[in-house]
Amino acid sequence: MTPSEPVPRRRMTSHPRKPPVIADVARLAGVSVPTVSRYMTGSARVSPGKSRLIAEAIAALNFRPSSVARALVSGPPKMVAVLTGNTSQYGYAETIRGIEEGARAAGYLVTISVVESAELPAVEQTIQLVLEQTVAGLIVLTFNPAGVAALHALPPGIPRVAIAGAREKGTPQAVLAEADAAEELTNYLLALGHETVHHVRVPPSRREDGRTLGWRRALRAAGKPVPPIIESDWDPYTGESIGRQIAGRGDITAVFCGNDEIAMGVIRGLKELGKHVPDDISVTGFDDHPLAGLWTPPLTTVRQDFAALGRRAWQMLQDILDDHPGKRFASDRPPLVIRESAAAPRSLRT
Amino acid sequence: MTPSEPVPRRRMTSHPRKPPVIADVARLAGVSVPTVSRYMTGSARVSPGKSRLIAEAIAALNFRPSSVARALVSGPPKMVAVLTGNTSQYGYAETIRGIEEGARAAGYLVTISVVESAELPAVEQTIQLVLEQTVAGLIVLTFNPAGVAALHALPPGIPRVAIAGAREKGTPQAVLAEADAAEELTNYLLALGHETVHHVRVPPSRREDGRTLGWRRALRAAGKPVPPIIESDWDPYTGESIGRQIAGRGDITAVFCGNDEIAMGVIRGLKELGKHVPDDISVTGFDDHPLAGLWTPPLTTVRQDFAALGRRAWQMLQDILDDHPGKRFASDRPPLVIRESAAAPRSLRT
DNA sequence: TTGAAAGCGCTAACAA
DNA sequence: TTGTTAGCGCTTTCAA
Repeated sequence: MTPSEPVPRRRMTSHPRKPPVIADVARLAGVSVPTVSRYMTGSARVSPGKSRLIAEAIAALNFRPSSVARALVSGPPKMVAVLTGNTSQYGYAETIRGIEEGARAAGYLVTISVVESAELPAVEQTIQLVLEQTVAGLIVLTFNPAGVAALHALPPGIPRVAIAGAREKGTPQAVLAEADAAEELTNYLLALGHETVHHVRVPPSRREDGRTLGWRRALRAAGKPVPPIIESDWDPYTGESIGRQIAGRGDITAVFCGNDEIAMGVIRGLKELGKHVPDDISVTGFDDHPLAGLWTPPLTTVRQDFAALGRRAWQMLQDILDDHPGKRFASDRPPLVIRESAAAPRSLRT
Repeated sequence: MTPSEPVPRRRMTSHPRKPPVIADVARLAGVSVPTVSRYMTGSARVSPGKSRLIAEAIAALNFRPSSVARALVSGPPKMVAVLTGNTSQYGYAETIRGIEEGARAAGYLVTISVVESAELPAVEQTIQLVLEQTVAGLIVLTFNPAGVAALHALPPGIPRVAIAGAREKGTPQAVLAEADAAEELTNYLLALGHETVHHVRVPPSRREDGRTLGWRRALRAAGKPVPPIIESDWDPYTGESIGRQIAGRGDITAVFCGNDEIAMGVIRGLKELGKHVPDDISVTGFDDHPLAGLWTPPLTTVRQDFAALGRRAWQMLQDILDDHPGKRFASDRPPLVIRESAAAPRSLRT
């Protein structure tokens, strides 16, 4: 605040509402401060008479003990922070839900901080904000570049767990084995008879995501050509326009999309230009979005259990906080979910 | 961790490795505690020589000041809590994103706590957990009964804002004018020529939600019959089975669903039994889900800007925290979004 | 069972 | 510019 600014004045009349402190209660109840403390915490017996007086005083003043002061005496607050990119996307929201669930069960509170971009000033500002509060530990979602940047910008010494697609050495992490799942999905498409599989990829968290990796691996292993990657962002409408482009290309018979929402967009775009899925072209997603099974046609995809991933990460962090050794790496294998958006190519059908 | 990495020391020391405190830094740097404090906060100049020594000591000890102790001296921590039901649903996630965005811009951190059910023990436990931390204020999402219960169970004296469908007296709140929007949507359907409009409702936060209210109001005003409500939960698959039921009923020509995801399910169920939307039956949603425009057919719905709602609520809370008076009630009118899932009834078409 | 006294880790007020 | 002295609001010895 600069000196020239008019000082917002707290009206003397209506706002002398300084919250009551324990001493006020003690005074009103006619006992000592420690006695009130003992009453509040139940750490020692307090005589019934004084208990009643204290209870009345507390009620009269509407007293609530300051958790800050309390924390100063009795250890750090039970709070963990989650550093994340965008939160409203399905995978993020589910992961955070899992973390929160686990943490709450253990009596920890979760604080969420969004890292808007991978630019260093933004990242550092957010981290600073978080570390100003006392958090017992951090869980960083490195699904996107901003998250990765945040993980790297974190000062040493604070317990942390990364939730990631890609392996991040030096940091305990919980991951979903995307690459293996993507490989399996690609192989499934190949087994259906497709000559190759095209890949629409969503923005990777680093140079290459597991999904893309697994796709390429499967193609290479099968000796199939690896077509150029079609780039997309996170917006389903981008998928739609990609679908319209693809509709004009007779050479594409199978498309593996980086996530379900993009796959839905692609199918929609294809449909708009008269292409039928899966008769004309097979399209698969990734994630098993809640609407994937209700799409037309229902999406063949890979089920990523983000909530379980979040719980898993919490578990790892808790182990670290409790000074249990524990594993430093946990990986779950997402299963293939076969529905109706993929089939044999037209050339092989009767 | 790979074997080549340096083994973390202190293996021998018993595990409660106590974090360094400011006194440790002062001792190591050979200065007094307040000097270190001044260096850290920049509240007064510190000579270059000592600055260097202090910086070195801080680095050597990997010291980070305790925000708890700091808070005790200099006011409550910049943290607000969000109490919410399920978080992974679209509306919730978006709302929280809006809150977080506003709060972060103001230098506040947001902590999320999920209230699992409206049962008192669960509600109180969560509230207790939150209040044990020191939060400057609370934002409660009362979209569902659990949220409403949480709001009511909150002890007095803590700054709070409710985000709600329904009006909640005594608490400042930010709402979306659902009832008006639902009324407009119903009128739109009626204007298309439908004899009446059926309503599939999602679980209301209290006795009746704005959506249901507006629907009924429109029907009454138009002198149309008010058909019995069809109850649904939040699961899109429930919508699907409702759609299949509806397919068998010739009397239904227009359906107003409580949200987009249910509408998508209903359309899917209808389609499975050979009914065409909107030729055979009109179906509308509510929310304008990110996939609403890509559904087949694209959904006619109402756009609820949840992120803006969240930002608005934050704004109100901030005003309260800053002791600005400000409005105690903010309502936004969600606009109708006309796409293709509603049309004139078959009887009126050529 | 109770109260007096001593901190928890930090910052603010006051001298030097 | 620096150190000394007081607290912030609470819990925890330690006597009584």
